[in-house]
Amino acid sequence: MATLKDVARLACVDVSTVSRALNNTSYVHPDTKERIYAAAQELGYHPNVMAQALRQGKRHTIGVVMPRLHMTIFSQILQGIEQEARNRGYATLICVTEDEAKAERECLTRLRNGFVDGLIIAATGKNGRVLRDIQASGLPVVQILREQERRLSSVTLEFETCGYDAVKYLYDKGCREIGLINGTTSLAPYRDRYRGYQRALAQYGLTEYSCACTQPANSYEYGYDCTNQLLDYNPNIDAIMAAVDVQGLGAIRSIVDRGMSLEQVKVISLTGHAVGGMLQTSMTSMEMPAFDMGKEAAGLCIAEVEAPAGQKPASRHVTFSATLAEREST
Amino acid sequence: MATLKDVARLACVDVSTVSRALNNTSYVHPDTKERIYAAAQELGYHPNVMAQALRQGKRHTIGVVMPRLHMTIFSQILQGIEQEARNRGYATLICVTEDEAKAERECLTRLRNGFVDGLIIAATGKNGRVLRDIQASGLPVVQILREQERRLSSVTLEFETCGYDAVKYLYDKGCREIGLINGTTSLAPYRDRYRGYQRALAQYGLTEYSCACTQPANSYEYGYDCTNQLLDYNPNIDAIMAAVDVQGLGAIRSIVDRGMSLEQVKVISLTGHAVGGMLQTSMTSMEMPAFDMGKEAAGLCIAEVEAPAGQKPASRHVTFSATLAEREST
DNA sequence: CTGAAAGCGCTTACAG
DNA sequence: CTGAAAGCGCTTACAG
Repeated sequence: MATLKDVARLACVDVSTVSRALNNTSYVHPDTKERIYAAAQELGYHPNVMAQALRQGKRHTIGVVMPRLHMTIFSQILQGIEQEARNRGYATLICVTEDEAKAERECLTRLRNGFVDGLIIAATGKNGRVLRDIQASGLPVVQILREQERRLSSVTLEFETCGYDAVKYLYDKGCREIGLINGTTSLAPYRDRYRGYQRALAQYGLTEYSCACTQPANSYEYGYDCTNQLLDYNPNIDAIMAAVDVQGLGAIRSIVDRGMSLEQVKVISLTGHAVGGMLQTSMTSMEMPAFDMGKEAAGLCIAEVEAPAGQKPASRHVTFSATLAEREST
Repeated sequence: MATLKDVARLACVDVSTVSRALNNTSYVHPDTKERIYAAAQELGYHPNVMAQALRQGKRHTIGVVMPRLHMTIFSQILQGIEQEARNRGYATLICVTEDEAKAERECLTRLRNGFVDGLIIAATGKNGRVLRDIQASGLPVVQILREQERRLSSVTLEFETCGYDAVKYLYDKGCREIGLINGTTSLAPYRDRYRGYQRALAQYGLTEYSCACTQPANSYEYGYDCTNQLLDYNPNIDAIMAAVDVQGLGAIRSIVDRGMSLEQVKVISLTGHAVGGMLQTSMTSMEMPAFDMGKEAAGLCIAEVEAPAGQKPASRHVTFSATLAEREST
């Protein structure tokens, strides 16, 4: 790889002049400039980003930490982050934790060591202290989807409203025995959806039928098993709310396997991301603007990164709303 | 952030000694070592990776360039890459191109500028020259899934066999009018699947019914539209082969919308990745070991990165096989 | 066993 | 308008 020095030698000027010419950072005589451009061209010169980064104290890279990507909303969020970051001149580093505290801690330790300028995370909730430390050390942290630490910026969804609205919607459709498939309430989204569900039940005088666990709940199998459990417990259940899409797929399958129809038991997903509309019987869902949320998170993160050293902005919290996409399963 | 110098000052030794102690790179007196560790601990010292990278000429980062992530096999491959890379001490940088040549070129230009030690790419096929340039400049490039350049290493699937085997399987099931939904044959996977399909048709004396295009074909809508087209053209089609899962979802939906059943028109996906098993009527597919392919690609890439300067290994080509997962749609 | 020095490739005041 | 010099934070021969 050609370096600045090589270009300088070929163009018969000092490296500093080359740097200025190439970066347009101060006036350089047109003739000199031309010679420099030609030399750079000839040598196929590309500046070494590491050296720039070291010198300028900025890496122009943000780190993203997520539990998983495949078949989840996170892959879409990541695409949003990546696009926005790239448009603004930043690269995106990705780490996958499988929601394990240990893996997450490892990722965080590595990322804070000068790898990135800022961090976007959908955390396990088990490394809160590390996250606060990182933020305190000057590396901005933005929480996506899961707002576990109020002191850190976040981009989230109105999960409580989501849960509430889904019940209301189903109630208006005539459902009176509404089951909820959820995940661990130690994570904000599950907790808030649950609260919204309960608030609506109270208001309509309905009984709670819910299924939660502390295990990884983000799966088809979990949705399938929970639905079986709910229907075993109360065969009159006439609607199932699934926290995420894959659980909804499991619920639909369970209903079909039991020889029932989706007319008898309606299904709605509380965080839709595209798959709902692609099914044999398409699934109603509260659709989440995942891509835009990713872009927003990247924007917030970069804004904090680029804020002048003295005046780091206070943490900001952006909340998006889900929109009901009514389909055939309800 | 504390630097080496800070630690050195606190421990009353030279920075070089601190470096040696912390990296265990030469003998340091136990007492000194202890003082250094204590100082590093107290200051919360973390080495600056950029400086290390600049000095050592290695970034310990690999770049990944993919067309998209959401609802595709690529998100799973990426997870495989990321896990293997992390286990081996590498970070993973991700770029999404949406299969646009221009976006891809931008990504490549940035990545080659010292951002990464090696590259894994599922290319558009339109920047072959740039890729060869990059490889020639000393940055290893590994192609994943799409082997567009024979001179670059690759990790792929036996797509030809996939296409052939699917026809054979359907033929044995009694199907005689087999349609194929494919994508642009300028990409190796589509081309090879098509060849396998044709080879089998020739062998069994069947007629070709195929749908291909140069537009982005990787979608539900495309699968839906193609199926309609195929069935309009020949209502006796009794099986549809879809290149990818989302096309298969579209095919199923089209069949259902036409008031037909999956008994009449069987559906198989040629690159399954989990979703097939989660459906109301589960979809048969040739399942691809995506996660392992990702790990393999990361392994190949890192091996090339770490090969001694003089003896860069020749390009390697690893081919995986798909396994038939028989489900209800056939 | 440890220090002093050079250097990775760049940028940026400071002179002139 | 351009050069010489310092320095980002580290590692690594070279002495001693």
